[in-house]
Formats: sequence, C-alpha cells, structure tokens
Amino acid sequence: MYTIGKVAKQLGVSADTLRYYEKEGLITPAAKTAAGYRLYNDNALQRIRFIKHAQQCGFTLSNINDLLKLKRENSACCNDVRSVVIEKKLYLEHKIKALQLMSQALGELITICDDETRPLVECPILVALESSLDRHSKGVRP
Amino acid sequence: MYTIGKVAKQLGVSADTLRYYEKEGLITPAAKTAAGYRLYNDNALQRIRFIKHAQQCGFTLSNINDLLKLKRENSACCNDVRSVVIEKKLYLEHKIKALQLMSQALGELITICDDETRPLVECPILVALESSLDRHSKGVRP
DNA sequence: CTTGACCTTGGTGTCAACTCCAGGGTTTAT
DNA sequence: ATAAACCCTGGAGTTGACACCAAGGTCAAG
Repeated sequence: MYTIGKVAKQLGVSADTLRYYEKEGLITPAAKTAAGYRLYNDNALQRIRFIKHAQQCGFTLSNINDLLKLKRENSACCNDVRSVVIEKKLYLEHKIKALQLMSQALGELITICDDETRPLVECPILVALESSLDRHSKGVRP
Repeated sequence: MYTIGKVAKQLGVSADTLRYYEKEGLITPAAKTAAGYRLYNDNALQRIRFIKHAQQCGFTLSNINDLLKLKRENSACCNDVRSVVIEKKLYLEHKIKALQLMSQALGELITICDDETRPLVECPILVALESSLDRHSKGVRP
C-alpha cells in the first residue's frame, strides 16, 4: 500500500491529478488510514497506467470512464470495447484530414509568397487570406 | 454601414462573436450611432473574413492578432508574415504526426482483438492498455 | 519534542473561443 | 402608439484536464 505521493512520483503524475481522477470516478484508493490518508494497492497502480495509456491513444477521461464502465458490466463483450476504439480511430482520422487540409492551405500560402523581400503592402499572403479560400474544412473538436 | 446584426447574418457569425473580437482587439467598428450602436463598413467586413479564413488555416485569435499587428507596422516585410505561416505549418505537421501515431496505436489494438465475441474478461484491448505501450507521443497542444 | 515533509479538504484559476443571460435602451413596422 | 425586433453593457458559464492555494492535521527523523 502506497500513499498518494509515492504513487504520484512512481508514475510521473501529480498528487493533484490523482485526486482529480478520483473525483471523476476513475480511480478509488484501496483504503484510507484513520487520518484519512489515501492508500493505493497494485490494482490502483495498474488502473492509473491504463488511464495514461488510453490518454496517449487519444481517449478523453470521459471515454476512459466509459471503457471502465464496460469492464465492470459483465453483460458487455469484447466487441463493445472494440467499437469504442474503432469510433475513436475514425474520429482521429477525421481530425487528421482536417489538419492536413489546413497544412496544405498554408503550404499554398507559402508558395504564393515567392519574393520574400517584398514590402508588406500587398503581401500576397495577407491578400489571399482576405479573399475566399473556403471550399473545405468544417471544424473539428472533440 | 451595417449594424452588428446585419454583419453577423451576412458573414455567418454571431453578434456576440463580433463583440468578442472587438474586445480582443481584432476588429473595430467604423463608427457608433448616438445610441451607441456599432456600425461597420466594408473594411470591417473584409477584416472579419480575414479572421475566419485564418482560423480555418489553424491560426488562433492570438496568432491572428500578431498577423494584424505586422500589417500595421510598416517596418515589417512580407517575409515576417511568411515566417508566421511557416511556423504554423510546422506546428500542424507535428500535431498531425502525433495524431497519426495515436491512430496507428488504435489500429493495432483493433487488430489484436480478432475474436469479437470473446467475453470481456481478458479482453486483449483492455489488457494491452494496462501494460506498457509508451515508446512514442509526447502530447501536443496549441 | 520539534522540524520538515507529507497529507487532508475545499476552493479558485488557467487556456480558447466563444455562448448565454439579465436588465435595460432604440428603431422599425404596423 | 405600441409591439416586435434590434442593440447595449457587464458578467457568468462552457469544455478538459489539470495546477495552485490556504489552512490545517499527521508522521518520521533527529
């Protein structure tokens, strides 16, 4: 059993973060001392590792909560988890495409500005941004 | 000269948004009526279009303010603008790579879960997320 | 037995880009 | 003349994932 500080240091997160996760229902300390100190066991460590890895894969804490909920329900099957992962992958791909369009648009702006020493009056980039260049990107947020 | 509502409707933004842009120093109404109503001219319309286009290219309002500041300074040259655009493009590319790594990690999770009807106990995806799969992605935020 | 390192709760602040509201004044159309 | 539609200011709320703080209790080492 480890106190919050030990766990935090070992896993490279802050104690505040662990309390926040608890408030969000993601983790629960295995026990508390008489003085109210949180005590974590190896299960909790594994849970926290799970959270961090899922975050690295693009899941929000809310997504992660859903995954953990699935884990608790024994009516759920592996396919339910798989669906969540697939959906997130689609979302990421959508977002990547949007960013690629932006990047491409910037690339075009960069190339239209061929003469770098031209004075800023009538900078072709600024002019281009004032006229329309809509045609794509709709905005993507979690 | 158009009132805020006309401008908002014409450009597809909300009046609140226009007031917000003004508070952020991005736009200024050309005049105000005796009653304090904002009045915009064609210059302002163009400015707002500029803002929207720049946003579509991934610039934050703060970035856009920087661009507008460059435009005002006559010491700035076109190359200064170009640098801002190039930097943003690099940032986007970095972010795209991070998302691609995530997407790829999710792809791997999806393929390890070959048997979709397996019960959730020992779901290979959940197991994989509990063990280490660090090796990449550092986190990318604006 | 005291010092310093740790822990507690409860609350506020951060970033971005808005949105929504209340409580009022103004303009326009009928 | 009056209702509907518009505008104003000022401020609060939203989302996500925390960080930071104060005021206080607890624990280990010397």
